[in-house]
Amino acid sequence: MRKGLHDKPANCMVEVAMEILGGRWKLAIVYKLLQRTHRFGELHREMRGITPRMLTRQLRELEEDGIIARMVHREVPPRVEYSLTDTGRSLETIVGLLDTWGRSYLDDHPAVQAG
Amino acid sequence: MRKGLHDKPANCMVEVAMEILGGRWKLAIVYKLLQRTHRFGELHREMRGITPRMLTRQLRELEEDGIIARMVHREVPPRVEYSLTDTGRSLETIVGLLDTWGRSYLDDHPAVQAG
DNA sequence: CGGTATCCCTTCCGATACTG
DNA sequence: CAGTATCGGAAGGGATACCG
Repeated sequence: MRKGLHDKPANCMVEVAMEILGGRWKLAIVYKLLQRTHRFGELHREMRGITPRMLTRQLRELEEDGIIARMVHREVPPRVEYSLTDTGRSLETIVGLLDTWGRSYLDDHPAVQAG
Repeated sequence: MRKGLHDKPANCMVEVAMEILGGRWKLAIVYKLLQRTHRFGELHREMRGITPRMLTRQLRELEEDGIIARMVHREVPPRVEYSLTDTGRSLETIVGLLDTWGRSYLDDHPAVQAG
């Protein structure tokens, strides 16, 4: 478990959830892994914009927090697969609703500038 | 609308949602305002740990993003009330699920250290 | 009452290069 | 293939004091 998850006084459990799931990439990774198990390189390719360094860090934190599992296959070339734990899969409804909310938000609040 | 909401290529709408709702305080504020309209001082007192400066910044961003409404009553002493917009209220289910998820996460992953 | 101003530290996050 | 190392800017966030 990461340090710092329990040492801040939380006003509500929403803060606890956001402490674990906040940041730009965490829930996007969960979104990907809800579809299927992914290798490191697959995630890197499919999530455009993330650097290997950030992907590694986010995956490690999600692993420490018990959201994903990391499976290392000792082969040549190496193969590492990431999947969701039960705790991670329990986010399916929330991730789905957030995806829907974000889509309708963009529909209702289109970007002003065209360039 | 805040700058930067639409200029990052998003892999999924979950990223859009987190761009608006991410951070330590945003959804906690929405959680409070789901209960009822709050004045600035009420939010400040009830959300222990937040500084006036941060509370102001988070409220302004939520207002820019169309999540909350700011109502200034021209009285002495001044009174400012914050409430949710329709868009903000549309987060009710998600916030409720996140609250439940956070609670059960803490139940399943208790802090190791007692102090 | 409802904020600002100033200062400063930490964390997030990206670019680039390198490795077993 | 699956990462690490190093660097550095941007943003998040807190302490304290002050203002209309």
